[in-house]
Formats: sequence, structure tokens, C-alpha cells
Amino acid sequence: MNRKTRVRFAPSPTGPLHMGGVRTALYNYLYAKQRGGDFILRIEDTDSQRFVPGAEEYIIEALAWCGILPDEGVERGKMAEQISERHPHAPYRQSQRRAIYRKYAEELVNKGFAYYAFDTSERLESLRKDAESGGGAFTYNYQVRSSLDNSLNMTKDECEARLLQEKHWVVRFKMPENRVVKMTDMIRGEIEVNTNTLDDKVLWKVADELPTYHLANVVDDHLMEISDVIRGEEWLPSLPLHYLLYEAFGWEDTRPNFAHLSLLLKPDGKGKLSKRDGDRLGFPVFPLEWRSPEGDISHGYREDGYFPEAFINMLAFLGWNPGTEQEIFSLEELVNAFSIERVIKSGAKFNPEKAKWFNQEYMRSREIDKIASEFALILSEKGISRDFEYIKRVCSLVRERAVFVKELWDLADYFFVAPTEYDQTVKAKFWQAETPEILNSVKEFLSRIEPFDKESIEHPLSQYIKENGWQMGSVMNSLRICLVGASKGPSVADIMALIGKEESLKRVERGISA
RNA sequence: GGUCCGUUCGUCUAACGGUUAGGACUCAAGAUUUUCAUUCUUGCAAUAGGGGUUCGAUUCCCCUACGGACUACCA
Repeated sequence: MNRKTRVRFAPSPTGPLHMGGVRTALYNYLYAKQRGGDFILRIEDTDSQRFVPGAEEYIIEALAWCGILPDEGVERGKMAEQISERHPHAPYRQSQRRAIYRKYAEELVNKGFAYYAFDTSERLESLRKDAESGGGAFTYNYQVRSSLDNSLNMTKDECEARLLQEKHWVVRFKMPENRVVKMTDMIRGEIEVNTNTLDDKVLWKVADELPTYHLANVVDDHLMEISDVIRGEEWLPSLPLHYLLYEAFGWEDTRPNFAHLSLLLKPDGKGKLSKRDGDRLGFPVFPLEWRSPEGDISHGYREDGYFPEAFINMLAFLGWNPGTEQEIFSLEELVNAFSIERVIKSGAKFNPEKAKWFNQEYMRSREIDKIASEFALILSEKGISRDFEYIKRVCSLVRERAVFVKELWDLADYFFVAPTEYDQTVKAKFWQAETPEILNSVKEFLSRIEPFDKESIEHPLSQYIKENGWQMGSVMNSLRICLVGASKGPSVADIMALIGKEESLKRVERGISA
């Protein structure tokens, strides 16, 4: 069977997308693009209780920031709500597909693969409690279904009457008895499960006329012609049910291939990565800053200064590697290099240090114009404006010292503002009694240098210092204190050449008298 | 409790059944440097445990331990 690759990322809008979700979206995207296929964004909002305003917009914006643009599916505005050339399977929001699912649920009942259940939630709750006190767990399955309140245990007429009268019945899947379901996972290989360990899952509920995940997922994946499903590991236990659903509908020949991704784990200790870990350890777990409806603010990679390319690169390597020693990959390179078979089976502990390292690598290799324009923004917030060429030269001089653009100010403030204070401990180390006298001579020497560029300053200046028998360390560092005010920055010659002769001499003079 | 998935340096990971078990991050030491950095070199550090199969096991099988997910009218 040869069909077009179509994958979907199907988040639930119950909050901001967490970095594990972004990784799932990324792997889907890479997989599809490598095969010239489509990446579809579908919103699984079948749980009306847990809907969070703003979450869907957040998901769309976060993916866009990462450079993951859906070919089809939910987007801003109403574009994806109606069928069009670009959106042949619209709508892509499950709450807007309500009418579709009921028919499929009924089809399953009619074929004998499902049944109506009228048990109240109170009744099920107490059953659960009883089982718990006995050390076990209640499962609605082949052993108990005949003694519960469902259509299997009543006449057709009685059932139809109750269907009309009551408002809380559900459709449950009738899990077959003692069958071994054989499944294939693209990452994990062959998996077998006996149906006796499974339960009769709810597929559809009349209360809100909405399906649960399992039905909606299988129906939509089929209708949307999804060829491959790459999703989180939390879905692995329900894979047999999904297989059985494809079988019951008679869709086995177009059943997608499945791959289940392991979880992202917290950096220390045990368990999966959560929002709290970020707060506790000081790193973002969300791509973008998130303001909850209650007003809580969570950090985002974007706002913390990460480049989207670095973020994506880091994420790609959390659970996958190309098998070579190359670690820096653009999105395009990832598309070419990615392979689902090389995805790691075990969970990966997130390492914030390595995330910073990735950003640092991008800080060094990124086009200088991009770095400079981001820095120019920070400068203008401080009320500083300089020509772009100058900002660019400053950036290329200090970028290798920084991990984030926002660090550039502390690293290079003296290129824009003359020092007003001088670091006394550094001064105590290099400044000697004869230093003012020496600096006066140096200043006079500098004033004669023309042109005032790095090459014309560097060598002649050190020659001059040597000829006079002065201590190189003392003189150069004292000069630096005058220019910078602190013990930081590139070479003295670089600094002087960039700020210019006039400014350099002014700073030396002020430094001597300070 | 049950079902399923997993387990190589502290972390991310590499290794047709045959390697001195490799790389990256972190850390440490040294070199370079007029400062802070950078850079370079070196170092520390792992196959969870026990049984098999095999001439040979990180690799295949079983058991145990540990970790994780699931066990909702949530996804």
C-alpha cells in the first residue's frame, strides 16, 4: 500500500503546550517533511470541562515560533472551519465535528462491537471504592458487564425506551474475550496484549454528545487519511483498543503506523518533567511565556532569550540522534537526517545546561545581522541608538562570550556609555603610583596614531610600552580600567579602535584624574 | 495491586554478537592571553544484578531489582 504520508499533531487545549509536546510535534513534522507529506494540526477539545481560553492560540503561536507550520488544520481566524482546497477535512476542531461521531458510535453498537451503558457515575464510583478496599481495581470488562446496567442485559424495547428518557448513558466498547492483539510500534517493535487485561472503554457520551479520545481519534485519523501516528508513550496502553476499533470499523487496510515516544523526565530525581521543575530549578518548560487565566506567569524559552533554532535543535536531540557526531542541525538538516527508527526507547532526563550550550553555539554561528538587530532592540529600550554597522561590530567582538543576546549589554555597555565608576579591586591590582604619569605619555602617543585602527594601535603601543621599560600588565590593564571601568572585554586595541580616537583619549584623561 | 514500556559515564547518547566501550554537556587540571571570556590539551566517569545461549554477549533469551506510563463519562 502506497499512500501519501500524512501525520497529525493533536493537542488538547487544556493549557500551554509543554516542551515535550513541542518535541512530539517536531518529530511528526520532521517525519512528514522528509517524506514530502503533510503535517496536520488538529485540536482535541472533546472535554468541555477542561477547556482553557487562550490555549489553542498559544499552541499555534508556539509552533509558529519554532518554525513548525501546519500544512493543514487549525489556524488563526476561521479559515480552517470550512472545507477548502487547503483544508479538505475541515473542521479540525473536534468540538465542531460533534455530528460526525454519533453515527460511528451507533455503527459499532449495531455491529455488536459496542453497547449502551446506563450505570450512574455514583454506582461506578462505589464499585471502584469497594474494589480498592479489597486491594484491587474495578474494571468494567467481560467479567462484570453481564451484571451491570447496560443494553447487553435488557430487551431491545427496554433499551430504546431508556435511551430516549435518560440523559447520562454512554456507549462502551465490548472488549472481546481472551484474544491476543498483535501490534507493531515503529520504535518499540512487536507488542502483544491479551484483551482480558483490558476494559470496556467509554467511546461516546450522551451528556455532551461528544466522543472520548479513543473514538474521536480513530474516526478522525481515518477520515483525515492519517498514515502515521507519532504520539506520547501515555497512549501505548490504549493501542490495543485502537487496533480493535480499526478492525471493528473495517478500516484495517488503512490503519496508520504507530510510534510511541518516551517521556521527558525531570533533570533531577524521578518522574516526568513538570511545570514545577522549571520553577524550582530555574528553566522554562514552555516554549512561550504563558499567562494563565488566573494570572500566573510561566517562563518561556522565547522570552528567556533562546533562539527558536537552538530550542528545536536541543529538543530534537532529547531522544534522537543521527548516529554521527554532528550535533548542530538546522530544521532543514533535521528533516533530512531524521529517522523514526533511531528514536530512543527510554525516557530522557532534560538537562538545562545542555540547552544553554545549544544556544551558545547558535550565538556564535547565527548571522550577525540577526544578533545585532535583536541587540538593537534592547539598546533602544535603554534609550540608546547607534548606527547598525557599529552595533554589528560590537556584537561580533563580544558574541562569543555570551549565551543569550540579553547578556550582550553587560558584556558591552562601555561601547555605548563611558564608564562613570571604576572597579576598585581591579584598580588596586594594577594601578601604581607612576601610572597617571605613564598614561599621560601613552595618551600623547595614542593621539599621534593615524589611522586609528586595531592594527595601527596594537603593535606600536606594546612596542612603546616595552621601549620605556614599563610593565605591560600594569599599563594595559590601567588603560582598560579607563576605557571600560572594569576588568572585562576584548583587547584594548579593539575597544579603542571601535569607540574611536577622540572618545578613547577622553576616557583615558578622565580615568587619570578619577 | 494489575497490564504494558523501559534500564550504557552525574546527564544526553554511540557501538552488523568480536572496540583499549566512542562522542557531547558538566566538573577538574594544564597551556595560551594585557582583563573577563574564548580557544586548545589532558583527565575523572558507564554496560543495574543473577542466570542461560554462544568459541565470544552492551548487543539474543529468562528471572530479579529499579524506573516510568496506564488502570476516568481526561486527553
